[in-house]
Amino acid sequence: MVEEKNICSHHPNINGSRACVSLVPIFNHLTEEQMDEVMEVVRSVAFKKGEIIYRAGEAANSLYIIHHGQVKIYRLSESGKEQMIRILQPGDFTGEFALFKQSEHQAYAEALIDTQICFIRREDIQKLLSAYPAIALKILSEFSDRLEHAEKQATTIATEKVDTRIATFLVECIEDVEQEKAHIVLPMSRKDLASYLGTTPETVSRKLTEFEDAGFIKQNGQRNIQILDVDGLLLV
Amino acid sequence: MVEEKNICSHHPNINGSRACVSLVPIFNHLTEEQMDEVMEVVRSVAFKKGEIIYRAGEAANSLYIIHHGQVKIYRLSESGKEQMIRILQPGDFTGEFALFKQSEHQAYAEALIDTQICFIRREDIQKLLSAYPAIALKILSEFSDRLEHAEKQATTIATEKVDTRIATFLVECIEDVEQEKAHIVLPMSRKDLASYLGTTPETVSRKLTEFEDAGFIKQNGQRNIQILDVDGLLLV
DNA sequence: CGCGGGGTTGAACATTCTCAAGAACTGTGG
DNA sequence: CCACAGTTCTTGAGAATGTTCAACCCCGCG
Repeated sequence: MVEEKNICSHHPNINGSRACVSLVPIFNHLTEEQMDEVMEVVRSVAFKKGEIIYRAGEAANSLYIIHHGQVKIYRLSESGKEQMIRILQPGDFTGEFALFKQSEHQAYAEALIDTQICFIRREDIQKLLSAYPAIALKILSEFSDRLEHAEKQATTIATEKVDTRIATFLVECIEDVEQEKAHIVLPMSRKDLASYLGTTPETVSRKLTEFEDAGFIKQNGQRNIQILDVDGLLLV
Repeated sequence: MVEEKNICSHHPNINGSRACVSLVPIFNHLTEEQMDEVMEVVRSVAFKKGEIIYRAGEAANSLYIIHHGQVKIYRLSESGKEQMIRILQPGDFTGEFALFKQSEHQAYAEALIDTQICFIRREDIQKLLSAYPAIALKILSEFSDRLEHAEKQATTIATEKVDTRIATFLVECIEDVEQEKAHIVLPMSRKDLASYLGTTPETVSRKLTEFEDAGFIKQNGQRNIQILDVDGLLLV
């Protein structure tokens, strides 16, 4: 874990703006001068694959923004079982609980691959938020999406059977890929996928085989899947 | 559903402030003049028990704040099963998705009892948010709590068995009640409780009976429960 | 060529759901 | 204040669904 100062400002301009790619989603509406102010308080840290970025129970006092790499956020239930919450891609952020109250992390963040993260301490982000309401609006919007996602996830796990959950997940993976011969790459291992969907790796495995036998999908290797029949999947 | 203008401003002052009780959580830090501005854009509507306040799929264009009464927010899964998301008490708000983007409601809101609701249209709330960053911070803080709750809920349903979910729920109901002879009143019917916890009314019933047989609780009528052994419950 | 980590498969088992019937509660009207 | 009607809740038994645990497989890698 190597700390550098202001890594983002080392980057070449992008589209004539000083904003580095990873900060765009939150700050891309700011003027240059405002951006300078942001850059003043941004620090950067590198994590190797497998390193833990923060743990549940630790004091939360920064906003983290993924610069490049991939980070998995997961929770541990009372009984010690792990549940994947989401995977952060470059530009995504986490640590939001730190923003408003002295508090502890509720989840774990782990680098899935070598990852570089920009972070901003609470005091600094709070100043920015007060000074530039537009940033708060951006974060509110992001929160709103995430809340929507979390509630939907809870509903899905609570009310749908495993077949449906897995099928729906596959279909959601297609997204912007062309409808025909949709080829998806699972973003995580069976274990993580299972915990994300509230089931076990064995069950995921079995259901995928069932889908393949039914002609809905074709598995190639561990993470590659061809979706042959979207409608079939959705009717499961 | 009867609409009145500015019901809140009709109310007598409370603690020397003009804020009506229901608006306090979001606006209680505002000055009188700012409060006046808020009052300008607040409308109020009454709903009778059982009436639907909004449905999933309808355009979302207001922030709703419960003035008095009780509102249940629930979702319908693809397969048509209902899941309780939460129950709103006076001072709670909903409709947050409306705040940042033209969008549709993702859930249903239904008055559990006769209920009065204040609402603020998107255009108005957006002006307020830009003008007074502190309001955005309040809402962000609320969002952050709700997100935390939703993710925790998803994890609980995904990883814990029904016994544990119910036991934990009971214990959470105690909260500010004194430890000794904790007497809780369930906030909802078996059916809603079941859907909240991702199970069925029958199972809830059975598990409660089991807890009673084990001496952890004592049921009185349908909604009253005495918690006799918190530790016992938590070990389930 | 053997090692190791994920992934898959199988069989027994546990949990929870479903459906159906009966009991208890709540609120209403007499 | 009681009785009735309509809900809601409870209980039972069988069936479905998933989990567990153990063995095995596949494949990349030293």
